[in-house]
Amino acid sequence: MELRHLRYFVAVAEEMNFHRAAKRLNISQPPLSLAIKQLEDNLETKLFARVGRGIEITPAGEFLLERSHKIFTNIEKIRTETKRIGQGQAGTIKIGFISSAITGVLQNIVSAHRNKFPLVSIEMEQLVADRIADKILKKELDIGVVRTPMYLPQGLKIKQISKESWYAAVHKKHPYSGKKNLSFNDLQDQPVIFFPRWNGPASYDQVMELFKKKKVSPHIVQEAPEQMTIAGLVASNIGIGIVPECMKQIKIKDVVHLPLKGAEAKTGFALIYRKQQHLLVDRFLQLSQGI
Amino acid sequence: MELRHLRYFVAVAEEMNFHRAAKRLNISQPPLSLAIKQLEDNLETKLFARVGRGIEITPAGEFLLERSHKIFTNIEKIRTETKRIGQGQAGTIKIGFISSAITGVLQNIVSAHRNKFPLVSIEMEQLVADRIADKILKKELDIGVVRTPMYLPQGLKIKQISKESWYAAVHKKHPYSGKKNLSFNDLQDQPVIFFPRWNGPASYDQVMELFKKKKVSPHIVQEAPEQMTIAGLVASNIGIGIVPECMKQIKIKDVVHLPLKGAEAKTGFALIYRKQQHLLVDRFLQLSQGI
DNA sequence: CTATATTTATATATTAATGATATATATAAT
DNA sequence: ATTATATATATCATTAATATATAAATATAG
Repeated sequence: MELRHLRYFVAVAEEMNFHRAAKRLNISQPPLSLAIKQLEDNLETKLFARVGRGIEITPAGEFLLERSHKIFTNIEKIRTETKRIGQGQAGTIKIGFISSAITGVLQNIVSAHRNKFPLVSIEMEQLVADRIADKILKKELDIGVVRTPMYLPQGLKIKQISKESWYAAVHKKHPYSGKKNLSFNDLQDQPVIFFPRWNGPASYDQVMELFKKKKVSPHIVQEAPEQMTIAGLVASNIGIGIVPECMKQIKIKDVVHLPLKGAEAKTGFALIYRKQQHLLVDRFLQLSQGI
Repeated sequence: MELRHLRYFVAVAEEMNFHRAAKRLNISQPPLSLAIKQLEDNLETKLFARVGRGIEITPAGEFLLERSHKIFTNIEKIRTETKRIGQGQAGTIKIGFISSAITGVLQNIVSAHRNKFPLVSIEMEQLVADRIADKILKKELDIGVVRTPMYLPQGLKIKQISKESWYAAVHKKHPYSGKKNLSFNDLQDQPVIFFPRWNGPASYDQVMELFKKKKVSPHIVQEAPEQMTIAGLVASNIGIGIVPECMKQIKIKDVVHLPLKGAEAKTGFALIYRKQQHLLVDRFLQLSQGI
């Protein structure tokens, strides 16, 4: 059975006359009779009762007519939607992001995109950093929102979307809490809270390099992968957290954020993506440049 | 675009390899490449990216694949359902009935049928008697439930399903209300309520003939097409109603039903239907015989 | 009751589409 | 560079679809 058979059947059922249907289909009547016969043989069911010199539609035919209409409208929808997706007018962009990215530029880019391309749906998923690149390479994600610096895996490209500085998060009752800012030297012999290296090796190494440059060896008392956990530990006065600037925005009781001298604009967020991209993602990246 | 194109497309998308897909489809690879190209041209969209010595599915292709699966399962469902209807295993029977038919055998037949052929749906519609035969001839209905006797229109057949007698409905305070039964002679000079002739010419004529035979000329004070209206008029002590036996079952305040001597088993219900019938209706009629 | 018009079915020829074979082209892997 | 693997193209064969002519069936008209 082919759509041709259904197209012909619909024409006959609507005209209730083989000749007129053939005319409408721009074919002659014999092949139409044949096609209907083929369809009837295929379905093992008579669709028309040949009564006298005319035809009557059977209940099975009536059912098939109704469903055929639905099939054709459905196929037409699929055709236009497939075209749309092919032309990048519609489709889905899958984004993976680290938890700290929910604050800041990501929201702006996504809402700007949704505004400009409402037919494109954006699926967002929060993941730990090392899973993101992995999923992008597996094509389970299109775009990742990660913290820079990062060691870029083979096959991925990166686009910086924001810059920020490293801050120290100190408890309100800590002697440093009144200061305007802190230097790395101030952290000597202080209990430090930082994220574990696996959670962002390049960023980790960067901060450690800054310590080394100032000849300070940090005393890391606690590692926590989530920025919110670090904030919580600082609030419990476990130590001084080293956190990205954006954490300032999140007000936590008894936690004060102080700039770290010498760590200005060292980190930030970036989008990572495969080199080979489809229109949809290209356009998302392009739009993200303007935000 | 034909289903063939989608079938081929699905095979390629599932195998992600033209050779294997061709093998699965029992064709050679070149016509498969051609068919996919035709589909892509038709949709003005690339469905596969020919990358290196392999292929990758595009987002548009991914969308089309998912929808194609749905189309094929949908078509398969339609095929089996069409077959079923053609073989009389499923479908719809449209029944038109007069209001008084809701009491009695109709319910039994319909529920017995629903029990035996659950895939067959029965649509019921209440109509005034003269519309029923009309709609059956127009094929807007398959079966009519009517009161007998009736003048059968050309092209219809009839099957009696129940017999009953004519009764007199009298007000409780009427002098006759204590009697066991009434004769037509008792109705001489009494105000009579009956349905109008157009509402059932044959039944009307039958009752009038019974009056004539007893040399009684009825004094019809009121005509009402609905049996329930007649019952209401009797309850208001407007006159004596001549009603079918089944009205006994409907208890109305102050209304007493008395058998009419000489009108035994003169009326009842019958099914009417077109001479040419499909299996479904034939089977319904057959089943109605056993109830 | 025959003749005619109307409609679907069948027979045969023609045309178009589908498919097969051979081969080109491209590109990863060795 | 060579080979193996994969898709694309060219050409021819086959099959399917369509057109023309005509038959068969049956309402309708005269």
